[in-house]
Amino acid sequence: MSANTDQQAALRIASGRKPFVEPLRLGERLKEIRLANQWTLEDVSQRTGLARSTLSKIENDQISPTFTAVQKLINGLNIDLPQLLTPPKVQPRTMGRRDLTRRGEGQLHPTPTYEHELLSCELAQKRMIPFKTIVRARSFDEFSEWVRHDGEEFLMVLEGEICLYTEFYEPLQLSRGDSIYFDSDMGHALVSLSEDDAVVLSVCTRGDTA
Amino acid sequence: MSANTDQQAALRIASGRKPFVEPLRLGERLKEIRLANQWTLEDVSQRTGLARSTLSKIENDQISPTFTAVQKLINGLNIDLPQLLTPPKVQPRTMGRRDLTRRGEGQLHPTPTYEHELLSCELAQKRMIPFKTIVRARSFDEFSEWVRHDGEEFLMVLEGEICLYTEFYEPLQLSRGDSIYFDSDMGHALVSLSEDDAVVLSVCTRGDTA
DNA sequence: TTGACGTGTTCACTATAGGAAACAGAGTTT
DNA sequence: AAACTCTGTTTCCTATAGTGAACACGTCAA
Repeated sequence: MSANTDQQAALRIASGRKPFVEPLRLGERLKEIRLANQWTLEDVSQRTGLARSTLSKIENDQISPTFTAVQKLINGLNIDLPQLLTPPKVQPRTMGRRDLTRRGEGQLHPTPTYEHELLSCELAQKRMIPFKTIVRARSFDEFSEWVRHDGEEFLMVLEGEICLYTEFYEPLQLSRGDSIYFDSDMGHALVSLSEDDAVVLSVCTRGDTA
Repeated sequence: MSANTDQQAALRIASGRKPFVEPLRLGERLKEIRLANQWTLEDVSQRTGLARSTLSKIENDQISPTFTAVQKLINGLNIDLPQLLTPPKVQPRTMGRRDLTRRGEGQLHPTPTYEHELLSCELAQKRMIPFKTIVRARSFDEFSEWVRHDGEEFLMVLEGEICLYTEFYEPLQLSRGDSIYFDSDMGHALVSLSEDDAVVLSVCTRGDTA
């Protein structure tokens, strides 16, 4: 028991407790919106129902507003959340971001059936989520439920051989180099057929329509 | 308080927003996302750094999470806010389309520098465009101009070794298994370094958002 | 059966967000 | 000049979000 709690504590310390908080300056953004509309703190207070002092603290990043407070802001100021979260500066096109991931250097996310390696996790705002997966499962029974998530998924077999089970189709056998594109809200599950664990590369779309 | 209240009102009406208030059961939504990924509260706790108990209360709408907490959720679960705020209401999607491409069965598009093989071209309406490319070019000089297109691109080297030239960065050498994610409106070009032509898998986002 | 897990929930306590009121400036008016 | 009015800030105090531990409930293995 103690060994386990130690392990859990170690994990928590290792994973959580990020030394830095996201630099998303929404206080700055709020102030920008307020001044752009020539509103005073009192105006905003009456519109949102939040105290003047609270608004001041939010603008100066002295407190982190509750989600209900954020909702009051959204409703009261007639803005929507993406607008509030848009970085204070206009986003120039051609940002030219990039995120390199050397072989095996991705972020690991093991599960009983899959062993995921997230591939470009430095970049926060991206439209696709690429990851490499080692398929540990050998039988469909190992899945308690369909895997499903919003959006679409592209998948290519890098090594080994797999069987792709889907909700609406017959199981499909895929060999190295074969690829498939499908709606990922359709239930799906992968199983290794080869002796060694199969490896697949997946790219999922991220939910958009802000 | 000024004489331009009319103007303000006019602006507000012009930019006119929805009169409806969003119930925004984000607890429900969080639980949905968690279960869809087959995560336990402990998993989410380790990913986000939030306590198991806190997550439980958020899911059951017993507390309204702080904005920093929401950010931890976003970062830890690799989702973005719209996705978290999407009402858990009906998902009429579940079209369950799919498009299989066996190895070497893609649609060929040869150019002097690249030899593209489009991978899932049966499906018309899709958010990503996957293709396999044989890199014939051996020198940056063979490109008359930067390659650039709207959106983002993910790329993994399947065989051989390449050099990725980009508009804003130093050339980057990539070996088999290495991958990179970048804004594709930044000029880019690939060159084979290995004796045999290198082969890469690319996935591009498609332009607009519905 | 027992005990050792692992799940989600609830409890008691600490940390912190939110609100009323006091504060400190900058203009205006007298 | 003082007195008034509006601005944004700071100071308490309370309400509540966040945490760790204990809990209740399952599953699994001996």
